[in-house]
Amino acid sequence: MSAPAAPEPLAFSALVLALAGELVQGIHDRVVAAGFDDLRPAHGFAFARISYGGATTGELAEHLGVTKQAAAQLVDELVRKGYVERTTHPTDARARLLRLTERGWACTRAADAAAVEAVAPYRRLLGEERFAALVRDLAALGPKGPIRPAW
Amino acid sequence: MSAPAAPEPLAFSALVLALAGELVQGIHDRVVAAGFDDLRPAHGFAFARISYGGATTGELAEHLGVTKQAAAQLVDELVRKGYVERTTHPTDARARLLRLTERGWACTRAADAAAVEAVAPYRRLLGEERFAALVRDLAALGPKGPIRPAW
DNA sequence: TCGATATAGACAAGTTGCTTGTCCATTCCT
DNA sequence: AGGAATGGACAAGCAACTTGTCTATATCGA
Repeated sequence: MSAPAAPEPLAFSALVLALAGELVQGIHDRVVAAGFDDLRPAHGFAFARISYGGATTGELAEHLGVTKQAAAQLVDELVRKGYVERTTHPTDARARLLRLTERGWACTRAADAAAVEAVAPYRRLLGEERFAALVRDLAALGPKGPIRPAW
Repeated sequence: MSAPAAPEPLAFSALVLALAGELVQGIHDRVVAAGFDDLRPAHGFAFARISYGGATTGELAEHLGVTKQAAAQLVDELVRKGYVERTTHPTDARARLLRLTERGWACTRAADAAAVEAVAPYRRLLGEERFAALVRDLAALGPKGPIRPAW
């Protein structure tokens, strides 16, 4: 470390974090506006996992990076609000397979549309070409998740 | 919306969120490894604001997007742990000006170094040129904060 | 200059989303 | 078949936030 650290890395982190915050807020606001006002941003990560072929509470917990108990509480809430249902697991009598209800799917579709809208201004700002390059480079960084930001 | 929505916007959000999560984790891990193991990622946003010329509890609250009471609690904790001190405000006898202690500055320097290290792998992966372009394009999106991601 | 209103922050209590700890039913391994 | 592992429910506790209230100081208009 003879040379002083370049300022870009800090700027990069700050930019990514600020952008992530704006995206979450923008998507959430639109989902709420679409009538799903009893959800919070974190729920989206659960929907994403459950919609992906169903999941058990344990799988969901691992995906979210929380304990089984925390996931179970979250599932309770989503069941109570009508987004998720517990069905019997086809191969394991201990487990329950979580699935989205029709309302759950409707919310997922709304969230997808919200994401498209939330990103649109950035897309316009850069233009299709630079935006595509940006996505390509971000993908090249290969962020592996857990999808849930762990703070 | 005659054409189906392009898949990129969703991918873009997911990429940015996953990357943000990795960055926060990577920076936090290094800060902890540097001996500041009684802090959590969220504290960094407070340090950033206070180091920027000092701040009152109210200003900090607004910056973090939480209530004054929540900010006051956080400040209590940072004072107790020796990172922050409350001094008299030069022009307002009601307010207290928050400043970093030497330990607070040491932690800030460690966090800056941690950010440089955490970003380094991505930098290497893309190469200087593409990385610089990435930073430039992210900056062009002009994310305005609040610096604190609001979920 | 004084009185009304706004602001900085302390104090108290309640809510919530997570944690650890424990237990039972079912499954897997030998 | 029997013992260890696993999915998940139940209970209690904690930590970070919230709303509500209060005092001291500041600001502004008459």
